[in-house]
Amino acid sequence: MEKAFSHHNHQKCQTSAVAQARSLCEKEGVRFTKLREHVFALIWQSHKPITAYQLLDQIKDGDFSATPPTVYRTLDFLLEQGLIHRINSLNAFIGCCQPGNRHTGTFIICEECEQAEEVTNEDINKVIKSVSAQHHFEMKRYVTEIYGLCPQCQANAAHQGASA
Amino acid sequence: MEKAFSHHNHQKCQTSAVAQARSLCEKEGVRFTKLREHVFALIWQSHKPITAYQLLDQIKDGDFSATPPTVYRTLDFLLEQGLIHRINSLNAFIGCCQPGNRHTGTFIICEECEQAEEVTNEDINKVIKSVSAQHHFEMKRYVTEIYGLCPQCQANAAHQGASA
DNA sequence: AACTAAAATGTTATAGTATTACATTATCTC
DNA sequence: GAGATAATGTAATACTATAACATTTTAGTT
Repeated sequence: MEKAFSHHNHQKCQTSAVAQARSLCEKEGVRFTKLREHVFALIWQSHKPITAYQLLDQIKDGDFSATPPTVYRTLDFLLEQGLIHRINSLNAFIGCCQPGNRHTGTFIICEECEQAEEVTNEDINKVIKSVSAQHHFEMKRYVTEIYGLCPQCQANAAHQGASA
Repeated sequence: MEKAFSHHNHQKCQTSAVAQARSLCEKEGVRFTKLREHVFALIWQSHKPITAYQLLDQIKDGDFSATPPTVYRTLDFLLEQGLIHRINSLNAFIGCCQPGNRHTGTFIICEECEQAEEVTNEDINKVIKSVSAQHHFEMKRYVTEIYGLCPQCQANAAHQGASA
């Protein structure tokens, strides 16, 4: 699959994410049921984090029973398997770009188009570990959420400003 | 005021936080009303982030009308003035240790005692900025929440393990 | 195929977090 | 004190998440 802020064929991006998730679940010996696959595919319909209740509305359109526990249970499973992440500041969920490689997350989130991209950077890890050590704090996990404007929205804003 | 994970006289810590907030509000020309002061003091009653509804329950014990808008409006004011922070992963609020110096936050949060401490570190800023730049992302603000064990709780756990 | 244990899903109710909209009161400026 | 603005009061509702228990599906065994 591809990164949010790079042009790509999203149909293929989504399909490949689903295929990879299926394969990882097989490897782990856990079930990638119809419901789980459906929810996972819905999450991957775009690179915009989606809330549990938005998912719920979409599930209702399909063949599945749809109440909050349905979706929260499925989200819990996907989170446990490291297939998705939760963006705390948005109460929303997004597909993981490096599943199978359990990690703690850093996200860049565009305030304009609302898309989010997971970034991997060893320097962030190092700094967080170093800061924790300085405070004699035993770090277990962390999350970093970076807000701002993605390249496309910066360009749009500039164009907007120029033409206005 | 003092840091969460350092032994200190918390009564003094709270009092000085309130005094500093009052002085900053005067400087900004905004009103530090009875209600705002009361809520701010409640937030500073400990270094444990507190939720809006926990505050609400405590406000009810006092002289103020107490409904959700009361507390959320007050929290919004305190957030805008940079006097408190919101910990997204906890839906909870905590006093700011460097008010007046508008900044974006990094927190270390103990999973055991649930206290949180705001940390200031220029390296984190640098790395976040650098990562944003690498992705051609225009960073506006960020938040980092680090989970783990504070020094005291590490010591308690070790002692627990030894005696068990 | 039938049996069983475990996992997954269905269903109802409720808890916890936050906002909207409008009324009233307090404060500031003139 | 009148008028404008800011702050607070009040009622209703929207959004997010979990608990508890019933039923169905699946995988492994007989």
